[in-house]
Amino acid sequence: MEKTIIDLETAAQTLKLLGDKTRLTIIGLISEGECCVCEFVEVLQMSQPSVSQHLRKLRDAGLVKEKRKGQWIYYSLNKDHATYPIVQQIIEQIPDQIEKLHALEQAGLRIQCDS
Amino acid sequence: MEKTIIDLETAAQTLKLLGDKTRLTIIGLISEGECCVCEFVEVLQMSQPSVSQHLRKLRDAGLVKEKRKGQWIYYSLNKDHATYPIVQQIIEQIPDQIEKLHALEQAGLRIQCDS
DNA sequence: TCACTATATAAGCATATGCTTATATATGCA
DNA sequence: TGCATATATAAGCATATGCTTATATAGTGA
Repeated sequence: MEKTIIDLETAAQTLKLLGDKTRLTIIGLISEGECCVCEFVEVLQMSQPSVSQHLRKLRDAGLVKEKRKGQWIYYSLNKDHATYPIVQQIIEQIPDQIEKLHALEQAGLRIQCDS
Repeated sequence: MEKTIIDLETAAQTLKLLGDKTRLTIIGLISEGECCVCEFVEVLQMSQPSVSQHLRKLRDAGLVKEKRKGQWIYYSLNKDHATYPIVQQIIEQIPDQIEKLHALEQAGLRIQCDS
């Protein structure tokens, strides 16, 4: 029950970022844990540069954070960010995206990056 | 405590619409009741066509509904729409926009359209 | 050091967006 | 009917957005 009030301009910018199917899916995918870029590429069925560009927007806005693990870079939600309450509420109202990762896993396609 | 799950594509489209400062303010303004177009024009300090175009997008998406009263057209939240739970959560997390209407009223500027 | 993998960035381009100005439509009233 | 007001729509234009292809950067392991 978050009652944080977020500056209208900041809120609009956040919603704009989430108002894109690709980015909203990304947020859904990391809602319960980090993912590396190659996983996004697989799940989203998009080119790697395109995915990277979306991730950059999310990172620049502070919505996600990255962590390098060797050759892979993992992205996760930035729960410390001012707009996290908004993000959290939205996640609760969209379908579970994590299933898509499971599906990938079962198809044996997940984790070229053996996390 | 809305637990409605909204289709990802629909959610993204809704968030995109709300991801604009003007439209988010409009939604905030009508969060507790209807407003007519001339009020939006005053509060937002924007041209009438520009306001109309934003209202049209919100209406086309079903987020708001309109009601004509004589020469004026009043807009209000469409609480029956599937995405209303999302809208509602967002309204709770942005600053009160209604004050802006009060300010206008006190400045004697409100209601050329004597509602 | 060299090749290979993972990721980021840059440049180019087509489409989307949001404003402006001009005009159309609808209502109210003399 | 005719004019004023409120609102919508259309056309034009500048900027933003999201993709593509090409290339740069960084880590890994031989």
